[in-house]
Amino acid sequence: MGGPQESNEEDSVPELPEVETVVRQLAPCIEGRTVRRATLRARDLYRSGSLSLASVRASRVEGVERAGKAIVIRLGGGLPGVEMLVVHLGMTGRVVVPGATGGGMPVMEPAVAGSLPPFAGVAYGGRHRHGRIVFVGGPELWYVDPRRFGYLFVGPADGLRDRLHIGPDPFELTARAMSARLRGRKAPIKSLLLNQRVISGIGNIYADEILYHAGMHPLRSGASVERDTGILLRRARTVLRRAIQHRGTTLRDYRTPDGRRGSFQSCLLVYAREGERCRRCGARIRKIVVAGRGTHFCPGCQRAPRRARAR
DNA sequence: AGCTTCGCCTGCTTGC
DNA sequence: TGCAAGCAGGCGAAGC
Repeated sequence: MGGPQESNEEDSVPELPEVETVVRQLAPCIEGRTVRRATLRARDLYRSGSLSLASVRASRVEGVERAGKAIVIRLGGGLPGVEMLVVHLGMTGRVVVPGATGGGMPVMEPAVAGSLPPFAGVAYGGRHRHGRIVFVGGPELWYVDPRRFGYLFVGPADGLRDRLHIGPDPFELTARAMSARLRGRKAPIKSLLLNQRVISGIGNIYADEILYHAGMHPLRSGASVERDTGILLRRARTVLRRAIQHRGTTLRDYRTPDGRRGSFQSCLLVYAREGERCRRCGARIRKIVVAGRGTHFCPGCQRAPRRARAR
């Protein structure tokens, strides 16, 4: 095999850094605003147990936060039980604030929204614009999701994270707490990093990057890295923090709400680099399948567990 | 209970 | 050129 492979780049999916970027841009746009009306076209985009999106009418946005990979919009002053609107972007979901002004952030005129590079091959609006929230005297918020892997949830704040299966993220965990979560687990560490109930916010791209920086082979069992949780957690935070500073990763189509590209792709050391040389040791980056997900690692820097060493 | 596999859904890429 | 199959991926459900 000569030279780097032209791999079929996936679009980057919204993980913790991308969602954090969205939250930071969205907050100044809608905080303090009151919802005039809200509609969701596709019923199947509701997470089970959700109230109708229309029920957020007359609620005021009290804050915009992130829980794992989910956007959490805290609401008040509306109907009883309407305390949270949660937007999970799945893999191709986006929030768009067309024509927003003030607050500084997502300034995207409708014309701009229409002319942005298509997302997963699809322009904004049209049949993929499933949700729409109109604020009193303020902007609109669109929910666009071509592949419909995302979800919305409207309901009470109580027990929200349990209900949505969102565990603590790497910034919320202590090394001790994370050790406890890995204890006795036989699943590969890669699978556990992707398991949002175990640790939230990490998806396929950052899982591979974090394991590379931690020098851990993706097939090592959770139990076997339990002692090295300190390193794993520190590396996770470093990678995620840097990615947030870069406004996330844009491999192809991902854009922040104000239409900019992320730039962390230039920092990726294993993901989407199959067949290329490791920048640290020169070995060729390999790609295997773990837990059904494409998994990239450096065979030089991430030594295989004994059981998997044969390959 | 823990772990793996499947299927959802759509658009792009690959292969015939 | 056109069409079908394959693939990607978060995550819940089903299966082991």
